[in-house]
Amino acid sequence: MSEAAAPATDIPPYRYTAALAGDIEQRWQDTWQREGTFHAPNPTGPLADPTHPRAGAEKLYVLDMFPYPSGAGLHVGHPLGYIGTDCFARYQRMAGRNVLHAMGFDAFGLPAEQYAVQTGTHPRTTTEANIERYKEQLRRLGLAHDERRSVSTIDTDFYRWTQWIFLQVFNSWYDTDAKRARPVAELIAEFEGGQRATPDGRPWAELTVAERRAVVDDHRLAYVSQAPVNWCPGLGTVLANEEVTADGRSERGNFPVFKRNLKQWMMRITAYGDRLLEDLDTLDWPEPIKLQQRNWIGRSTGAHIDFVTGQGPVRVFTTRPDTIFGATYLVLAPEHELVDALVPAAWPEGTREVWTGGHASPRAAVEAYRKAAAAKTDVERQSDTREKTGVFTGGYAEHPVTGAPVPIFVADYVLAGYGTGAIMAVPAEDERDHAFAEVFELPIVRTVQPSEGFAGGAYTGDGPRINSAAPEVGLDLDGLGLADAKARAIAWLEANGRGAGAVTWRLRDWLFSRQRYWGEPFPIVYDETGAAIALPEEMLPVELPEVDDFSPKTFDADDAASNPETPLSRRRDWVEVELDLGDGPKRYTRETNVMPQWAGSCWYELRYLDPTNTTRFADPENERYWMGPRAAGDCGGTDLYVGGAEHAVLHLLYARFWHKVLFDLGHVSSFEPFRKLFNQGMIQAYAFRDSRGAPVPAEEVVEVDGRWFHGEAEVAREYGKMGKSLKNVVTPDEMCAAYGADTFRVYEMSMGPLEVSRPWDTRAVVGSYRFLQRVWRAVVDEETGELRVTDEPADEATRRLLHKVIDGVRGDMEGIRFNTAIAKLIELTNAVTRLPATPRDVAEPLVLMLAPFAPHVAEELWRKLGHAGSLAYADFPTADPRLLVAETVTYPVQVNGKVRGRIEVAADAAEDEVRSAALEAVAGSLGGKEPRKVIVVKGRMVSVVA
RNA sequence: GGGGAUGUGGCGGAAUGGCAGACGCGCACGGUUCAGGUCCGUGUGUCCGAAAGGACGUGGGGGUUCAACUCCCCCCAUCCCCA
Repeated sequence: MSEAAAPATDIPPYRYTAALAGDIEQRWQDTWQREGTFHAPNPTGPLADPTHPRAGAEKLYVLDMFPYPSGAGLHVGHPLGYIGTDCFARYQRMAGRNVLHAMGFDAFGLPAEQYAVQTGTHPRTTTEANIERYKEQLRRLGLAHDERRSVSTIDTDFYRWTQWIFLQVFNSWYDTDAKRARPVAELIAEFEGGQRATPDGRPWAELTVAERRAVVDDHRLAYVSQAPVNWCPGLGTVLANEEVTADGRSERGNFPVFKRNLKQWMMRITAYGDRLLEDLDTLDWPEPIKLQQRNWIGRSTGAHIDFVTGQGPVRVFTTRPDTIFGATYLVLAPEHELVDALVPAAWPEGTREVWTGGHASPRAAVEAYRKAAAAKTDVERQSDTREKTGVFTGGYAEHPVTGAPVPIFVADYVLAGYGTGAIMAVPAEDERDHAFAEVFELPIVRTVQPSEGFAGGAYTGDGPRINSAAPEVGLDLDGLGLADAKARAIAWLEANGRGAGAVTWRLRDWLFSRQRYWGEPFPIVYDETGAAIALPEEMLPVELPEVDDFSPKTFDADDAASNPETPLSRRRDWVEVELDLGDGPKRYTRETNVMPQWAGSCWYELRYLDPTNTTRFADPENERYWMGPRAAGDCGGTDLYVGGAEHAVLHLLYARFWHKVLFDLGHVSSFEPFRKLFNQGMIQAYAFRDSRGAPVPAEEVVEVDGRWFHGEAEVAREYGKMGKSLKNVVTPDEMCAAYGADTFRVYEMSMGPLEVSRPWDTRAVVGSYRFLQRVWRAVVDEETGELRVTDEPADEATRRLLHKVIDGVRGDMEGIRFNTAIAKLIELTNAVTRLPATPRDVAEPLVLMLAPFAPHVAEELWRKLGHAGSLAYADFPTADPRLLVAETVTYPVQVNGKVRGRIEVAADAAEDEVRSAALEAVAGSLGGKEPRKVIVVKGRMVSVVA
C-alpha cells in the first residue's frame, strides 16, 4: 500500500497523490487553526462573537462520546464516530446553522493508575502524554472542532465543577410530593417550622444536633451508607455491581469479590427511577437502548403482603397479588433473617420425606442447605435449567386471606438482596414456582383460567380469575381480569392491614466512592463526631495531592475480612486539616476516597458550552441557547450524541441523573442531556492464527481459493475486534500516510451505514482514493496544473443529474446516510469525467458537496476555482425543483409480475394514455387476450394481470 | 433461559410495498505503459444459450397483495446485552 505514495517517473506532476494530499491537508489544517475557522460563537461571555457569520443563527449541538486516552493510541475503528459527526457538523454549518462541535478527554481512570503502580510514573504524566498523542492523531484527520472548548476531566478547572456538582447533589434531597430535588436548607426549614414531621414524631427542637444531622443525612441525594458492597481484597477496592462478573469475580484481574458491609458514598439515583423511566419517552433514541434502560431500571408494581407466623410476619413482595389464592407455600432466601426463628426443634407431624432433604431435624436440613447455597453464585442460583432445590423449614405461616396453613421453605432460587428476600409461591402461574412445586409435591391451585388449548404447567397469560373467592372476609376476584383483580386484591390487603401496594426497582443506589488515587477527591471533611461536612464552594477545587505510592493497599485475594485503605489516606498531612467552616478554626479529616470514572462524563457536555467560565460551570444563557428546550415540553439537550452502544446503560443513566438534579435545582433549562442518540457500529477485523493458535500478522496473510496462508502455512481466520494481541491493528496514521486523510475519511463514511458494524478491508480503501483522484482530475489538469473548468453551462442531462444528486445528498446528510450520499457524489463525478471539459456550474456544487467528507481537497479545489476564503461557511448547494421533474418517464410494464416491456411517455401523461401505451407494448405477451386488470402506478410502473 | 439486532453476488453494501443488486472492492478482458500491485475503459448474481433470449434468485417454509428484500406467522443461523 505504501507504493501508492512512492514517486514513479511517469506519474503526472499534478496528480492527486498521497504526497500531494498530505501537503494539502497539512496546509489547510494550519489555516483552519490560524484563522479559528471552526470557532462557534456563544451568545454571551468570552466566546461570544457578534461578527461571526453564524452569530445568532439557528444552533446545532453535535456531541461525541469523549474518549479515554489509552496508551495504545487510535486504530481505524476509533475515529469512525468522530468522522461521522464531523461530516454531519460540517454539512450543517454549510446549511446555515451555528454548530457546536468539540472534543475532550475522559482522562481519569484505572489504566494510567495501574501503569503508575508498575512504573512509578505519575498518572498525570502518562495521561497528558496520551492526550497529546490523541490530539495529534485527531488533528491529522481534519476534524472541525472548536479547539477552544476542548476539556479534560483531570484539569482542575474542570474537576472543580465536578466537585461543585457533587456538592449540589449532597446538599439536596428528593421531595417525593413535588417529584423533584430541593435544597436541604428547605428541608430543614420545613422540619423547623413543623410542616414536616420528624421520623419519630418528636419536634425538631427536641432533637439533639447529632440526631438532626442524622435525619437530614438520611434525605441527602449523596449519602454515606453502611450497605453491603462488593469488596475485592485482591484489588484493594470496592467495585460497582457492573464491575463484577457473573461468577462473582472482578472484571479486571479476575479476583474473588466478597459482599461486605462497608462505609461508602452512595448516590440516591433510585429517587429518580420514575422520571428516568418516563422521560425516555421524550428522547429520540434507538428503541433497543431505551429498552435496555427500562430493563435496568426494572420498575415492577405489585404488593407487599404479610404472612403471619408465630415468630412474626413474613413480608413478601409479589408482582401478582391477584393470584393470592394460589399461594400454596412460601419461599425464603437461605440468608433470610427469620429463618432461624422459624425452624422448630423437630419435623412437624406428617412432614413428607422429600421436604426434609433426608435430614433428621429441620435445623440440620436448613444448615446443610445454607452451606450448599453459599457456595453458589447468584447466577447459578437463578439458572432456570437447573433442577429446583430447597428444604422445608418446619415452619408454617397463615394465609392472609383464607387463614390456611402455608408451609415455609428455604430455596436458593430466591435471593436475599432482591425484593424482601421472600416470596409467596404461586405454582399455577409462575414457572419457577411450578418447577419447585413439582419437585416437592406441593399443591398447585389454578387461579387464572388458562386459554383454550393450554398444554399445562404454569400459565402466565391473562384470563378470568377462578378459585379466588373468600366471601366470609369480603374478597372475591373470580371473573376479573389481571388489572382489576390486582387492584381489588391490593385494596383488600390495605383495608385489612395485610399488606399494601408497592413498587420495587431493580435499580440500586449508585456506589460512588472508589479506593483509588486517580480520580476526583471528594469536597468533604469529617469533624470530631465523624459527621460528613461539605466544604464551602469557595474552597473548591480540592486538588488531588501528590503521593509516593499510587496503589491502594491490596490483600490476599481471599482475605474477606480485610478493610480498604486508600492511597490518599497515607498522606496524613493532607488528610488532617485545620479549617474555619464558620465556627472558628477546627481540625477536620478529609474524605480519602475518590469519585468513580463516571463522574466527569456525567456533565462534560455542559462544560463545552462555556469552558472558560470561572464563576459558573456554564452561563445559563449559553446553556439555554445550546441545550435549552426548542418548544414547550421539549426535553432539550444535545441535538446529536454519537457513541457506542456499550454505554447504553451506565454512562447514559448516570449522566441523565446528574442532569435532572441540576435541572431541579434550576442550574440548567433542559431536563435531559442528550435529545438524540445515535449508536455507531464497530469496525471489526479478521485475525489469523497458526496451527499453534498464535496470532500471525494479518497484513501478511494471503487468500488462495478461500483458504488463508501465512507464508507456506495455512492459518485459521476469525472475526472480531482489532487489537494489538491479535496482530490485526490498522491505524489511521498508516492510512493517512498511504492515501491521505480525505481518502481515509471518505472510505470510512462510504463503507456502510454508520450504525452498522462491518469488517475493515484495507484493500478497498483504494476505491475512495480513485474517486478523489477523479474529482481532482475533473477540475485540475494533471499535466499542467491548469484549471480544466469551462464557463460554458452544463448540458441539460448533466444539470438534471446534478440537481437530482443535490436533492438526494441533502436528504442523506440530514438522515446520516453518508454511504449513499457518497455513492451519489461518485455517480455525479463519473458523469462529469466523461465530459470533454468540466462545466463550472457542476464543478462548484460538486466540490461543496464533497467538502463535509473530504474537506481538505475540497478547500483546495474551491480555492483553485477562484474563491478567496474557506468554504466552511459557503452555502451548501440547493436543488432547483424544476430540474427534479423529468419531462418523460419510462414505465416498465409487468405482465403477471414479470417485466415484459417498457414505454416512454410524457411525465404529465394521463393515466388512460399510459394504460393504452402499456397494453400496446405488451400486446405480444398477452397473445390477444383481454387483460383482467391493469394497474397504473403514477410515475412508477404499469402492472397487467392477464 | 429472557431480550435485542442482523441475515441480499466472491466481499462491503443499495433499494417511500413498484424494474433486486446503486456505489465501491475483487475478478475478467481491452487501452495507456519499457514495465506494472499505476491510470483509463468495458464487462461481471446463478444456470441454459454463440447471441437474442429464457429460467431461477434477497437464510428456510407458509401467508397477505396485481406486485414482497420490504408487511404477517412459523423455523434456522450468527452476533450483542441481561440473568
